[in-house]
Amino acid sequence: MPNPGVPSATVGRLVTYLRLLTELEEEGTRTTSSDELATRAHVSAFQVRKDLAYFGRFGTRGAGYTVATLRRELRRILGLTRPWTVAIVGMGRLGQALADYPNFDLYDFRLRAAFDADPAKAGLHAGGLVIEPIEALADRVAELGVDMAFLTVPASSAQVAADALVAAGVRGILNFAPAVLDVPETVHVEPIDFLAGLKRLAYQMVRPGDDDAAVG
Amino acid sequence: MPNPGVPSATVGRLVTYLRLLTELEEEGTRTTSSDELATRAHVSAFQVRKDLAYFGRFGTRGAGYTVATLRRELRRILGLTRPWTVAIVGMGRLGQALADYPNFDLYDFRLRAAFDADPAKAGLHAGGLVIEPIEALADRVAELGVDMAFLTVPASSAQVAADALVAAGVRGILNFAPAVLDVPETVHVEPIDFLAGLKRLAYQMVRPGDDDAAVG
DNA sequence: TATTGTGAACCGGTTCACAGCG
DNA sequence: CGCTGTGAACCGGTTCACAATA
Repeated sequence: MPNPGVPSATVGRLVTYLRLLTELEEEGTRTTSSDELATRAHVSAFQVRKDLAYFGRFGTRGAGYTVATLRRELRRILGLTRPWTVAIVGMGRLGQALADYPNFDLYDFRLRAAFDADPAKAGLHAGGLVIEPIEALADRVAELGVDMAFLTVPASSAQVAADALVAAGVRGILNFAPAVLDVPETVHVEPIDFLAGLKRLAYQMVRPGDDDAAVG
Repeated sequence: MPNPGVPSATVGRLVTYLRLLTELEEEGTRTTSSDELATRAHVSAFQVRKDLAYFGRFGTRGAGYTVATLRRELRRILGLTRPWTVAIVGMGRLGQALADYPNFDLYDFRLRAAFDADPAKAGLHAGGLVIEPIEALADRVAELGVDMAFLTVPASSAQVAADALVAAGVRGILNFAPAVLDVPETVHVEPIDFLAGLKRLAYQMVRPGDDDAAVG
């Protein structure tokens, strides 16, 4: 019966732990420990245990964690045991690359629609989808029960597109556009901004003195 | 003469402020304020001023900031006034999409080489580049003076590719692979993991109670 | 004995109130 | 008078030491 106030950094790390557990399972490993997960995730074992403690007790003292069990629990915690219906808005190069991406089913993300504002693109195929005109968005989102959208339009139209998605009832946006979106509190946005990442990287390379102390 | 211990969240926000200033400049706005930047970035005005204070004094009391000046200062702080030579490793769909991306020059990121482990891809064109075999990486990185790399290989080969880049002298990696890289402290990594973002989004949608209190 | 689970201490980032100045 | 710049208070996340227990 969880539990408010989970740090968002914790959520990010849980996603990492889940991936590591999947890898361990593929390697045939049956059990693991906070120490092993910590090493692979580049965090401390304290941190791993504290992160898990927000949600319950999943290990056995003296023995560690069962890989399959912990993996199942993390999937449940992260909301990855139910299907999510997804649409793409903006079928430029990035939108098309995402439509072609093969591994969404891995956690039951179901790509069901793709929209573009350019009428010339309507009717073209991308991945297994037919691109639809942006005018169809409201009706189709409602009809398909779209839960979340990949927003891959230019920054200049990101807010307009986000408004349309919100009005249509979408509750989550993975925002690839370099723009801060204004949405109601009931709608969740996760930014994926590689240009911003590139600039953060440039900063780190120009200021080696921040963040970490040098060693030996 | 700055200054250690700048929070990494501050660096991320500086990148946002820079983008907003660029937009303001394009709109023809001459001056702005911590208030205006804060509103557009969805943070508090305190936060804007504190972030800037890590690096100096850029405004005029009573009047605010000159857009052009503050923009120039942020570019300098973020290391965006010098050219960066960039290579792509992994010419799958994502690598090709990045090679085609037109706007790197905007801040003088110069895409100069593209590598792929698949010999069948060597010699193919992508963007303005000819794809080279991965065996050429060490020599070409040294020859071109590559500063940073976009790592767009599958997760299973990410660490091997990172090792090769580090050995070749690359000092920064924009890591698109879903993997935690193990690199020396002198090498900087910035992760861009959209699958992780997707899972964080799923979590938020399943737990509306965390992070923010509901209103109205 | 080994490793988890957790309350408390610590630290760092954010918030704030107000001093400083144009 | 208005808005910036900043030292201090506050708060929340991380670190830690240790109690719990298989």
